[in-house]
Amino acid sequence: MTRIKKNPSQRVSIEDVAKLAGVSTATVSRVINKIGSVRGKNKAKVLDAIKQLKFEPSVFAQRLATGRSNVIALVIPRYEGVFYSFYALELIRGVGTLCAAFKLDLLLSLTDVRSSLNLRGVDGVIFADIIGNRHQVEDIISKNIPCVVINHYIDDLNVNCIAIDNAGGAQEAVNYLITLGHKKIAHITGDLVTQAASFRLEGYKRALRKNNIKIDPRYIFNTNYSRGQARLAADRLLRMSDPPTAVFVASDSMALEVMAVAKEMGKDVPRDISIVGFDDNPSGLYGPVALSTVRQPLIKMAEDSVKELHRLMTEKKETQVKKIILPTELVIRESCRPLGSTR
Amino acid sequence: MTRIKKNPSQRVSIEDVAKLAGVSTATVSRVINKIGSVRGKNKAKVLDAIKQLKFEPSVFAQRLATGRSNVIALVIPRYEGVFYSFYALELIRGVGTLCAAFKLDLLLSLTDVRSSLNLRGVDGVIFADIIGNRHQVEDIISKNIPCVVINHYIDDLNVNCIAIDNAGGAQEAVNYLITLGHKKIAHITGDLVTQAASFRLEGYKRALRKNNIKIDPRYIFNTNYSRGQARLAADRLLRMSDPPTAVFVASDSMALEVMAVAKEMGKDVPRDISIVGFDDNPSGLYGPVALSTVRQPLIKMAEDSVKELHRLMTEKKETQVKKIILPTELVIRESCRPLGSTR
DNA sequence: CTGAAAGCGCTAACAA
DNA sequence: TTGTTAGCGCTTTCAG
Repeated sequence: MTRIKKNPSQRVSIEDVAKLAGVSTATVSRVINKIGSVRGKNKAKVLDAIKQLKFEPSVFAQRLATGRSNVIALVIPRYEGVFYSFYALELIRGVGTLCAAFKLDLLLSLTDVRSSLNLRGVDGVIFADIIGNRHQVEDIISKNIPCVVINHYIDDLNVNCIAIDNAGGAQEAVNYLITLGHKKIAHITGDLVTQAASFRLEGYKRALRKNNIKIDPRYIFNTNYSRGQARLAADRLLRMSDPPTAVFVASDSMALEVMAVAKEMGKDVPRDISIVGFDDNPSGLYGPVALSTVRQPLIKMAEDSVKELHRLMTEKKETQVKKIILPTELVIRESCRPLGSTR
Repeated sequence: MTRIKKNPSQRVSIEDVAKLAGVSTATVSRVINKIGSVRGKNKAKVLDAIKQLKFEPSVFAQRLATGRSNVIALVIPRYEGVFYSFYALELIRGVGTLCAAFKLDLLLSLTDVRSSLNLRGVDGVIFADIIGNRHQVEDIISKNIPCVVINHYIDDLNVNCIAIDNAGGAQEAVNYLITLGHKKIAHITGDLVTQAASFRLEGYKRALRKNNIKIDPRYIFNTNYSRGQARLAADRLLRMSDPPTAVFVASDSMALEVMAVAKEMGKDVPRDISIVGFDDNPSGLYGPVALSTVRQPLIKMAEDSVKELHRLMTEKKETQVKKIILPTELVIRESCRPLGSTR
């Protein structure tokens, strides 16, 4: 049974190149991959043939033959508001930039938490956040595919992770408020299903505790990071009979919403209430008053994750798993005032 | 020469499954791909074997054998400020969501304009914006790879495109300003290398022309979409001896910067100057005064592009190329006032 | 330094 | 309905 070429797309193959250059496919392969040594003359002929034929090696054939793909996946769990979160784009930006630098292809997976994601054929994966999709990570680990988890500190899994010091950052923010003389400090949380949000809550509590301020549950408002829920929380908070004098909000975009609500109710920031956000979202600069916030090194985290993954993918030797926590930085602007002063 | 399996990763292959199930690889392939007919009994045995062996077909082998990959690429040219542009994430969101729905893998390519992008092995591509990378589009077209261009209207290339009515939107915005009685209307452009920016400028001019208002070049400020340049422009604009009473800004984030500068200079918006932006970026809601703007259907554009691409990839018959322009919508909020009134 | 040829794992045409 | 087997296009070992 003889078969005609299946592929009618006139794809030029390595064989065509070899023929035109008058060498074997092996030699062509060598010059393509810059492996082994090829006589200058032959090399030139091959290069020439490649150019003439506009040859481009088939990635599939390469991948099938080598078992390597040079593709990494960035898995971002989809949850309400992740797309309004500033955070996602920063991550994509950081990861995307370094992928280009390392000549890695980037597969973007905006997964549903429960979906069993399709990561077949990927050489490595970066998990951004683990919310309910821990099984995906375990799956990848069990398959021995290099991976690194970012924005989530995992202790009980043998995996590299790079996280942000959310608890520390939150604590510093609240400490700052306390230093200004505030005692009645509220907290609007993010979605506590994310580690970032729950650690920020933890940092908030820790700061209070260390300063012997009682934690008042009425001052803690849970949200899902959305502006809508922030608005609700702000509304309730500002109408309390014994309202807080300051509030630490788990994201800048929510903090801006709080500011907006305050304004609508005729309250002044920071005179009537001091606000600290989290993210260092540029939008924070353009409100009626510049937002004080906690800056987190998102880009660095993203970039480091690619570097680390790349190392994992190229270095053969098993290295100790690294758990890294990146520090945050308090950015003081205009949204807080010392209690008792008139600013 | 006998060779041991190269792949030490104990990959289980279709052959292993066939053996365990007591059928041929062809039959296994049939049940995997739900193609042809397989006796119920055999099907069950195969499914069982697959489960037992935890078999996952190699995408590379599949792709090599079929010539299809089910991967599409989203190409976003990298230019200053694209990442602060609100626009990029919206696109990624829209495209990402629909890719999941269509079970397509999404390759994200944040390309340098001059780089010859690596799109080998991709079944289709969506180009977001064409700025200097027109050759990439031509390249893909010449290879007969389905593609659609979004956010850029191309007339002279036989390619589907979905764009936004930037000129129309701009014109409507400026018309609105004129309706309010403004005559001295400035424009802060985006990066004119992008079609969006240049068409917005065009719309601005057209509105003026149609209303017999002279176009004053001193009132047109070119920027690259960045906040920094917006600031510079705003500063010059507001200090003019004969300052405009209104300004149409090519993006909301720049409009917010203009607002900020005005405020710093002790000017009030909209009392001293009216501002209209473009994008309907949520941030526009949280300034000292809510920003009037032009809403563009980014998500729809992104989603439609995937639908269209998918159609191109699946339907065999050549269809007429479609050129679509999506309408914008003027969103009136609080940043403009009728001239002569006191708001 | 070079070439022959055996895979890589799967699909699909063809025969049965 | 099922099995056989020739590719898909490349890499890589081994012999020369």
